[in-house]
Amino acid sequence: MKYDSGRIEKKWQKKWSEEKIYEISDKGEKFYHLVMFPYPSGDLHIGHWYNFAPSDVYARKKKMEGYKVLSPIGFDAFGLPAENAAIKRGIHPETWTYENIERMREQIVSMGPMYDWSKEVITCDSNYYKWTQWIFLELLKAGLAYRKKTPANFCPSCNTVLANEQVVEGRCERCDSEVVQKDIEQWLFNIRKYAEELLFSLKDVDWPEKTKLMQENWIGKSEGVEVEFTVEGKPLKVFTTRPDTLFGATYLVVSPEHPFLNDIKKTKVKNLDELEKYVMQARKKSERERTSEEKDKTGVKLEGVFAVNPLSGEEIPVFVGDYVLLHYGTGAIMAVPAHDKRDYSFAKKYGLPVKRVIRSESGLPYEGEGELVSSGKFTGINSDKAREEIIKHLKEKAKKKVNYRIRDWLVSRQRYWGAPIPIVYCKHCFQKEGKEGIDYTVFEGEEHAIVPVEEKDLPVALPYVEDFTPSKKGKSPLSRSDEFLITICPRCGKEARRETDTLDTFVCSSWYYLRYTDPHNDKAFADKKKIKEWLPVDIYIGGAEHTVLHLLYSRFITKVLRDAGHLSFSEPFLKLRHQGMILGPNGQKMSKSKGNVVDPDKEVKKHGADAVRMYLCFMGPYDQGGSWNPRGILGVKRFLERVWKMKENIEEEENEDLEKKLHQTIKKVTEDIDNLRFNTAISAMMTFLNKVQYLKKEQIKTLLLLLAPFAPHLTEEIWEDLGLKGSIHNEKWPTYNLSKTKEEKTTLIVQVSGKVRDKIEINAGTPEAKIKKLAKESEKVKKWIAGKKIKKVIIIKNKLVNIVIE
RNA sequence: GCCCGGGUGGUGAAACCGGUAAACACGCACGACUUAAAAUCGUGUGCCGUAAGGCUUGUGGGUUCGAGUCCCACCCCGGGCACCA
Repeated sequence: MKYDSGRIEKKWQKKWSEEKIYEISDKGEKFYHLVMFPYPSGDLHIGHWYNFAPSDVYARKKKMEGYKVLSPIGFDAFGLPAENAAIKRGIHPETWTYENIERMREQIVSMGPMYDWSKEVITCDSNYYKWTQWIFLELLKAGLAYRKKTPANFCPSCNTVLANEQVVEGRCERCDSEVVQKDIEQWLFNIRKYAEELLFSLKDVDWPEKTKLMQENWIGKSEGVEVEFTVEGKPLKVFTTRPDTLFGATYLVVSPEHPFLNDIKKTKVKNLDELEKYVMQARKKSERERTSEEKDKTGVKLEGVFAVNPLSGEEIPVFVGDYVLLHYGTGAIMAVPAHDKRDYSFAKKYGLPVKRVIRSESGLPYEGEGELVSSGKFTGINSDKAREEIIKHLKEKAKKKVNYRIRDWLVSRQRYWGAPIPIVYCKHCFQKEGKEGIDYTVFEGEEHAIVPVEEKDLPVALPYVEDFTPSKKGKSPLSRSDEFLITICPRCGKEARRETDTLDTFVCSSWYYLRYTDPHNDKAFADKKKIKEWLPVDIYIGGAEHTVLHLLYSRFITKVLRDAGHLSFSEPFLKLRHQGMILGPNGQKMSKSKGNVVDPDKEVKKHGADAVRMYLCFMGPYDQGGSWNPRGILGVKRFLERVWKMKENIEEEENEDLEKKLHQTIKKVTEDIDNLRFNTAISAMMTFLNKVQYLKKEQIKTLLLLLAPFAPHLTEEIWEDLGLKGSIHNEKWPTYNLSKTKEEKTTLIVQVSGKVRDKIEINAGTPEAKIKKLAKESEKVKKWIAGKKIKKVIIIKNKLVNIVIE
């Protein structure tokens, strides 16, 4: 019979689901295998396949090896794109989302993965976001969630604020619009408090070095010193990592928003008008504009104002410049133009003195370290030592300080399709309690007490509203629903207002891996025993684009929940691996406008899911991705056809050589899957089959077992055809006998002065003297060494001999 | 600018610890089967050369008996960060 992938795949998908063969067993060591859950964007695309199919191979092998494997799937269902798409199509985000989920579920099933659907999680289900809200309240309790009026990144197209991590080169991550700064009352999570731990516990996880490095850079730790200058009799602190260059400080620069300006402006500054104008201009500019003028720094000198260098006693001028950022360090710097290229370019522009204080051969600016010059009593000392001595000398005017680049996580979104923030604002409580002893905020222009919704009243349900379009003013659509907005204060029982912003979807996705262990629990986000049974995640597979978003947030939330006593581990994902990106056949990123999109449904129809799965595995290194070659899939398809035909080529004849090859193949496939080297695992099986005319039934069985994770449908069908009992996917992974993988004969490479001149078949373990003799006796070699003096002979056992001649 | 990856046949790629460069596959060529085509199977396939042989892993240099692999400099491609003091 012909190999009919369509018929076979439907048959087994149905059967597997009916017989629940992927239900998690209670035997064996636990293995939590996780893939990044998809966003229900419409149809499953080839990128999803590339995430799910090869990782499913990995999970299946683990299961066959006797682990009890949790391999769940779900949907990251809240978020801006659902709304944007719904608005475009004129349907409700909820309808759009659930319709997509239904379709994508079918498409996922068509891949033949071993997901246990009873564990499915959908973040926009109220039984899920109830716990997202609960986690918010946990953060609030721990003092890690706070409301603040702060300049925030606002996307004028999405009409909402965004987290720092969601702004890419000054543009909205989603829609690419230029982000503007806007002062709005916002909810933030204090991720900075965990900056140090987020940094140092990276050493405990097995992640790609690049990913760790990106997180490190994002957190951006820098150890330095706050040095106190005196400006017109008042202290002004600057942050520097190079106190050893203090003698080279020729001016100070403060950021335009620095509060110190308010004090000094009116009394001392002579060019007040110029200053005011500059500050106004700087405020108007977006961060993007300010940072894009990198090459051309601007500033205004505070005429009549001088700062005193605490170390040298020198009087130096003070500038306002927008290249100094308020939110980093102290918002003020000492400028050392000789040893900092930014200060150097500023100094050149404004004709300020440049004073070298570190000796070096190279020109200025010189940013390296070295021996101090022109630095008073510190002259002649080396940078590292000088730093310590200067700090000591300055006493309380210099304090060591660690700064982090990372900013707190802004979680409010002025959009409809998200989990409501479980907070109530109460005017009455504020009037009664006043500003002391109570958290209060400005809401709708008036002061209110901040009252958390009580746990028993969760979830705060997202109301079904007809008008969910975002407002241009950056106000949540929920504020238009009186039914939602007006509520009862949990504290005083009088009328109050609900928070109308929703939570960033990254809050939802920062804990879903916990929920998978116990998705239907309505007493807790997950049962403690279940969490202990499964977590942390043993391997997490997904794209690299989430490095500073989802992966960082998840680590943070894990640590918060640990400190609140809910978890007993510190890192959620012990091992992380990224899949690469699949490009269109033309080598470019797939996009509808370029017409190079590969539709997996069509490929499945044409070649079968098993072939598509395998081709994705075979294309190249998993973390590298590559362009889809429409002909490339034919290679694996031909291989599957040949496997299909093998069941007619059974012969029970001993073949020791073949048995050896088989054991080598088992070893190779086993090790390669472990290392996610799916491409070479497949080529090993191909190599094996290429050498084979007939197989014994036992050998076919072994081959099928090796192939089962890759081609679950085909192997199951042949398994049945061979009259074997049960599902192949409940069978044990084949083991190899190490002694059977060893060859008795090997090829000895004979080199003369490093060039290959002959190849000789020898027995493994041939002694060196014999090898030497064989090599010299070779006719081909004789030709090259005749009449030459042999300098030396190098022998690598079982492999190579190199006769070095003059 | 800084920090990471990566440059190997016509193409995707392979190569453990420095030891046969190009496994496996696509494509191509030829052959078998066929009235023919497709499919399938077989053979060949880095480059130059009839051959002997020579050359070949981005470029140039170095270490070594031996380098795709290690070291130095440079070029190109991809990704991240980008006034973070």
